[in-house]
Amino acid sequence: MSKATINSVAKYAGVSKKTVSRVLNEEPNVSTATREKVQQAFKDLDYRPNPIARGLAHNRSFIIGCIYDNPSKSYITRVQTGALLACHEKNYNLLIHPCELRGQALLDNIDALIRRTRLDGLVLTPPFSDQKDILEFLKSKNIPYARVAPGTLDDDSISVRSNDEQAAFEITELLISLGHKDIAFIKGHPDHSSTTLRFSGYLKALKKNNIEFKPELVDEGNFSYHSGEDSARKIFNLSKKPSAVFASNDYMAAAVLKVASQLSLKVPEQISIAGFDNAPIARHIWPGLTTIAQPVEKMTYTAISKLIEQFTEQDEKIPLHQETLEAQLIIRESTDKVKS
Amino acid sequence: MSKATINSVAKYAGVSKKTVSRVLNEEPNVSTATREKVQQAFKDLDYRPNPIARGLAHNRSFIIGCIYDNPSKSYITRVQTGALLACHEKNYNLLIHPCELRGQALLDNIDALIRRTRLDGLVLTPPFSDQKDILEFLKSKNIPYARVAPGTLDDDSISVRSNDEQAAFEITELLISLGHKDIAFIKGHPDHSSTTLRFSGYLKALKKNNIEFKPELVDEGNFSYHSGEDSARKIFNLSKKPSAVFASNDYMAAAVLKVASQLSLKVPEQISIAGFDNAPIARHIWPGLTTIAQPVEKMTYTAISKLIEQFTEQDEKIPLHQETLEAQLIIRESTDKVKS
DNA sequence: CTCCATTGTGACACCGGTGTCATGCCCTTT
DNA sequence: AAAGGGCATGACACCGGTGTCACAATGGAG
Repeated sequence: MSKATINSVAKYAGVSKKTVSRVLNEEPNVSTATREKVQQAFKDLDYRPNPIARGLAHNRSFIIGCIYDNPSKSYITRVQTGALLACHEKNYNLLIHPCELRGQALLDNIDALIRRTRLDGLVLTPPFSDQKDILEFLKSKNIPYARVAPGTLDDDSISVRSNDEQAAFEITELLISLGHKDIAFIKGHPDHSSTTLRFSGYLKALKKNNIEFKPELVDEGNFSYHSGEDSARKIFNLSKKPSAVFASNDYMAAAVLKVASQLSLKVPEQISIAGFDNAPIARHIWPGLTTIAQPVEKMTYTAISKLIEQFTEQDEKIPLHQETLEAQLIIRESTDKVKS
Repeated sequence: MSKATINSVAKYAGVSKKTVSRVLNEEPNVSTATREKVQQAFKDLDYRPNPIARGLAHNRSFIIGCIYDNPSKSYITRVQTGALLACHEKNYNLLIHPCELRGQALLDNIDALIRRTRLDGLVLTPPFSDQKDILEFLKSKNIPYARVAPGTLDDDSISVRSNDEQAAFEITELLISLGHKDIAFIKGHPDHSSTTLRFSGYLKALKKNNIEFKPELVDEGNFSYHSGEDSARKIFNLSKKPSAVFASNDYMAAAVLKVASQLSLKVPEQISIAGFDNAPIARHIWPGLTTIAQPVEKMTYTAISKLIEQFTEQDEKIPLHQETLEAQLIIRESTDKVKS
């Protein structure tokens, strides 16, 4: 029955509701005696301000929206975990918005979301972080936004990412250091900037180690398990099989592992396999996948924290709102020295 | 710049704001001419009502909360999918609330959620659907709620479930029909009612087919992959190994598969394995897992739809707010006839 | 002792909708 | 013709907070 309103508190404390409001918002110019009286009333009446009324007065909703379209449930969950943490810290609510659309339909859909909820800000996760039409649309509607894991920092918006290219470089170098020279690569979905970045890291590692790049060892996937199966079959059908496969994410890597075991290719004895993302499946299959762990929760947490801070403080000190966090190489059983 | 408010619409259409409100809410007693005039104004001004103001006037938030604590990311995502669908249809927003607490801390946490957001209703998913203290707490605070997949229908609240016991019965009978007699069972987390139900289905199938129940073939897991590994090692260490293992969910079943392959036990030639839930991992490992698919999205969708309908219509017709949906047996490669 | 700046406080309008009630009108009914 | 009922509409208060401004009390400077 928490029916306490600002009026009942004011009456109880014997002050005006404006004064109660001042105490609530920790405004200056309230005498200590009055403040304590009001705070006692808060406790006695078990009062909590009504966020809806506050929202109406401020023309704010205290809602942050999070847009995603990602086949990986674990990625989504991690994004949500970080997002919720940041929102709760700042007394905001999080609205999740999975969304498979593209193009104008996508913009209309986001528009509807904004108008329906009057959200205060939006977090974009891949692949939306890189879609220019969305960024421009949000700017035109004057909706603050932050980007998680964008491919480029060409924008002056809040952006938090990890270094996919560097991580892909490292994992490729790991394979090279194990003696692998014929390393197949399975690309991700072309909409995702990480697809380009990871491929680029792979290429740089080959180049640095003077290993010839063989286009036939590269196949295009789309991050789905199914696409990984297709690519694996193609790759294992080559007359000269590679000794290692680096897939752009763990689902595809898991599919490679499955196809390998269907073909009775032993992993890692005959084939080394590496993935990316450190999805749960990476340690739920046997052998466990060597992969890259990204700080997904932390990226999202940071992005939202910065976003909320940005429209809370009107000081235009504008620190550079862009940050790159460390990813981590995780070595499991799916990679080993080349045998020959 | 959608700045249109009900006042600007009223001015534009040359009527009072109350009349605009009437058109908005499709109330009777508005002349056709007036209605059309106002609707034209809506279009011309690109007007959308402000849900926050509406919420304040109604003392409603148009927010549904969803509480869960489930290790399975895919289950959570499916719950969210169904929940969002229902909420959007009814113009509500969904607030997700993952929550690992128990006991009083949990109640305090839920209380804080309710007060912070003023949500209109709550959906409970396992294991919270069965926690009496939560149900009583919500009743005492007069918060409407719906339960997804509760173990018992002892409550008069909205409840939507699928028949876990029946499904476990069917999958056990499948194994029996393949000639298995020594069927190990791995239980789930004791907090979840499905743990009891699935075990009970297993027992009933044994009994019906006159197969002796052997307690040493049952081990207690907790739905996690890790617990499945432990149980599998125990089971495969028995002097008389079973010919089949039925794990209470797919993560544990996948772990059984991993341990089997570490021990060079061929699946399904030497060991048949069955899971439950049809999680993505069930088809991402090799061989694919025979399992049970539950209509998780539909259960959640139905629960929320009923919940919102309940507090929308004040007619006290009270249809029975409880529903049981069908689960489906999915046969993949991990189960086969017993060889001996 | 005045003057003025600062501090503490409350009255009041406002955010954008909804509920209540009064009013004026038209059409029956007797 | 008078009375009564239903329909269409608007004035106004209200939901629970916040912003603006006025004003009294206080205190330090001249």
